[in-house]
Amino acid sequence: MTTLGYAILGLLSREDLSGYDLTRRMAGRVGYFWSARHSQIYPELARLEDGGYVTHSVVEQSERPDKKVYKITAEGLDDLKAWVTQPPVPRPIRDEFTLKAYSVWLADKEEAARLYREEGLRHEEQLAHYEELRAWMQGAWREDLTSTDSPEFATYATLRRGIGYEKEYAEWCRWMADSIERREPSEKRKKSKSGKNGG
Amino acid sequence: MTTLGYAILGLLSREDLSGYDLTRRMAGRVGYFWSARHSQIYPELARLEDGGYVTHSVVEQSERPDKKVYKITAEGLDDLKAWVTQPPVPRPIRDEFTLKAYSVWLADKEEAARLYREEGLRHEEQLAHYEELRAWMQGAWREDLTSTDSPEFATYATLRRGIGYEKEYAEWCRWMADSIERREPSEKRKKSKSGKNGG
DNA sequence: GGCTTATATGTCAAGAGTGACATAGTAAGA
DNA sequence: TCTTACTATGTCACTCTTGACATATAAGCC
Repeated sequence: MTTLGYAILGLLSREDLSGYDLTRRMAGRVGYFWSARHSQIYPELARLEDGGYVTHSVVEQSERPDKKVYKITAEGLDDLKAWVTQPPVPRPIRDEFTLKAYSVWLADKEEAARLYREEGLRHEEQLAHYEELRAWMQGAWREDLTSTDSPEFATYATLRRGIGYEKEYAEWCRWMADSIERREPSEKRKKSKSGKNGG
Repeated sequence: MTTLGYAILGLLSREDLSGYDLTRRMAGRVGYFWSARHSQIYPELARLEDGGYVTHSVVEQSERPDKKVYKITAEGLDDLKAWVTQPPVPRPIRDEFTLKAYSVWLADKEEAARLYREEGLRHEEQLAHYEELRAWMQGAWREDLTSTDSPEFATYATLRRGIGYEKEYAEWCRWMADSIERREPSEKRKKSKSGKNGG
């Protein structure tokens, strides 16, 4: 079973979906940390059905083309449950943007500063979007978020990770741009003061 | 030109290296955010040489097998410089561990808590290692780090990103484990108090 | 009727990356 | 002498992922 397979099962464990619906959810990042295109999803659904992890039924629609709606099986759910607590084989992180920083000493300063400012803005925008989502979730899912065995909690948990990720990335971009422009790194929501880590 | 090609050029812009040396550096994460195996590196070196980005000379060794030492060309360096400030096409983040969190509501609580505790420890260990490196760099490269056009600054910059990344990841794991064990998330190096972001 | 857009499902070629296989020189130790 | 380990360079089959190609229904609009 592939990781993509589990991403799909993760969605189907919450609701029955067609390949098209799955594609839209996977475009918007499943749990914000996986994605796939329809060209990968349709063949994977066939493999999942072949393996007995899902079944499908054709739903005839009058105002749209007919569709295949997929449902997770008991075996699929068991497999998914087992996978969730299995420690993943560590895969290397690949981040082209950070890799560029490794050669930033060769770059034109003005261009480099602009690059980091812009990338920082992109992450701040993503962060702002996530924060909005979080505010909405905390309002709409108040009770659900008190227990960790609700799908709402799980969605919220991955969103938290997204928020932390974007925040950290945006801060680093700001620090890079400030450094390149030879300013003191901007003081924004930072504690510092101690000095143990050698400012 | 592939991203791997630029990763290799980034290393060769600092020093001449053999495929074997490159492999060892790529195993330890180039700039901490890219990696490759020798089976990918050797063919890529051939392509780079074919494209005129690098040249090689055979160095005969008496106490070891002979080796090919690669050197970046002027064209290679120009290409690398241009690439550094080019905004990368955004590629989706894929993180299997975070994806698992999306289905954590299905999991056995005890197993899940252990998973997040252990993964958190792994990131804390990596963080501790990075912090040691940072301390060493700040001692050994004092002057070099004052200007952003030194390779030392660039190395330090990617390390900073690694530190931020691991810190954030470890914190999220801790929050997950605490939530699953139904404790109040542990208070550790956190500011809070404001409340604007809706604690 | 023709155009665009959204829904809906598929295939295929090509590239990136991995793990396994393959070969060989040299040093050190049993 | 044999084995092990490190250095050193390569190939190959396979998987994952993408972008392009392909087809079809249906609604809305001009």
